[in-house]
Amino acid sequence: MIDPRILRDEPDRVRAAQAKRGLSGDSVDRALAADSARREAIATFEAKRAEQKKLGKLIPQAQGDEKQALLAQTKTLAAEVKEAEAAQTTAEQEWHDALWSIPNLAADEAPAGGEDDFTVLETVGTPREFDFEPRDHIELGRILGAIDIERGAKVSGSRFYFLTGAGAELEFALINLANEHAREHGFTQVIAPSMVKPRAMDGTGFLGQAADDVYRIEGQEMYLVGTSEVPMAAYHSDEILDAESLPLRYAAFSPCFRKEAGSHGKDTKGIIRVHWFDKVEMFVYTTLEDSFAEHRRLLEIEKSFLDKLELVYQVIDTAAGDLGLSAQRKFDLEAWIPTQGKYRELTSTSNCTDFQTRRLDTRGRFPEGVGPVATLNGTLCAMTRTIVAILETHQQADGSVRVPKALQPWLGRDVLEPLSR
RNA sequence: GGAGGCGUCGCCUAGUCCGGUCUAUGGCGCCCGCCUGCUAAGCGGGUUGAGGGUCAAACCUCUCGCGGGUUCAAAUCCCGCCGCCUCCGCCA
Repeated sequence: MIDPRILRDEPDRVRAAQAKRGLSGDSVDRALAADSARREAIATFEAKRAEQKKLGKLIPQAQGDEKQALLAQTKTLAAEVKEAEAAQTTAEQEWHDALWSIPNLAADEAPAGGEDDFTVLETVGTPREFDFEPRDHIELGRILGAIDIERGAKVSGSRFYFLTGAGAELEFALINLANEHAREHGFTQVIAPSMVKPRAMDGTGFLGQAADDVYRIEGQEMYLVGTSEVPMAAYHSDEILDAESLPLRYAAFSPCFRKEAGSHGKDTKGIIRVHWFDKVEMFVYTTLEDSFAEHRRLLEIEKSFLDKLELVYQVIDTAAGDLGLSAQRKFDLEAWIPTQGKYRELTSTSNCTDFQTRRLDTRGRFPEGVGPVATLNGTLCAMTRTIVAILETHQQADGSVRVPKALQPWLGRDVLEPLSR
């Protein structure tokens, strides 16, 4: 949720931010109207309530007729209080709904427009020239005995897979490398639950327009998370964090589940887009002022991780319309996928400023008082896509795959050999 | 899953049986001031958070795990839920 004071004091700024995302200002108008209605309702209720309390104090000492008169008087007042309270509850709910539907204010620096209006900030490395016909990750996964898509489909359906042999080893090695990388940068390792209550899901902004992509547990008020951003944002909900404890940097491992409802026909073949994958996610709590520098820091950590994997990638500055509900700015790292001849998203880092913490009631205790804190998230390593990039990028003519140096200690070898047929 | 116990403003705690003067007690910690060679002790004051209000204050409302209910009135009575603890059952 955006800062209500900004909405009240600078509605035009909010409208402009909406426009930048390609949204109308209707929700802004609705929220403003709801705010004044809410305040009116509060004033009415509080006045009635104060009156009732004052009368109520007189009752214990009163005697006889006087007492009866007071009781009668306060009884009608009680009905009015109840009515005013109901009106207030309704008004606050409307205000809440309107406010929560407004996305975070996009950063001034974020490009305007939609999905295709991103800016490429930087390209690292040059796509490799192959002197043989490169195999795609499906083929490589098969000949290495690393990825079993057929049986994934048999057992669980489309967009599922088994990682076997070298594939499973590769994931474990990546987890270890990612955790080591996180440790080097001062992150606390976390293993987070991947099932959460509605509060966590809604608080992180995943029950709004993105709700179609979320798995709900039948018969229970629980959801499967699409990222450990969700449990980690809710981790400190209802807490006031000591300023000295900031920044809090976590690297959380969890499985991630996505319905991929809106992407029929896209990436149907391999493991680029799947219903489940494992991920190590960075999640940071810090001050609003420090969040911008922290965002750059997360980006650098992501870049150096892909450097360790010896991948070719570009850094993009996501356009406002593609930020999602919570982010103020988002950088994606897209790795070059040889057989697709294009860059595909591997990691992503967002600055959510105080948008999530306001929803989840996480604040900081500062010398000047209690105030908002910011959250940021960034992918360290999403297993499946990283495996795709590694296999395709480092493949050799005979179908073997060279293991990047940084991964070798964790994998115990420098090349993945095809299974003998 | 079953039985029982517990949940009070940072921590501990009084209050709950028997509703009103609870505007929530006391201690610890912390902050400010006084006293003081310094420190400690002592003395005085302050110390949940949110919302409304105000130039700022004063002030008002809500907040005793959460949500309902009863009542003129709820920390206190009733119902539901959540969490923690103990015991039992079951399992990894």
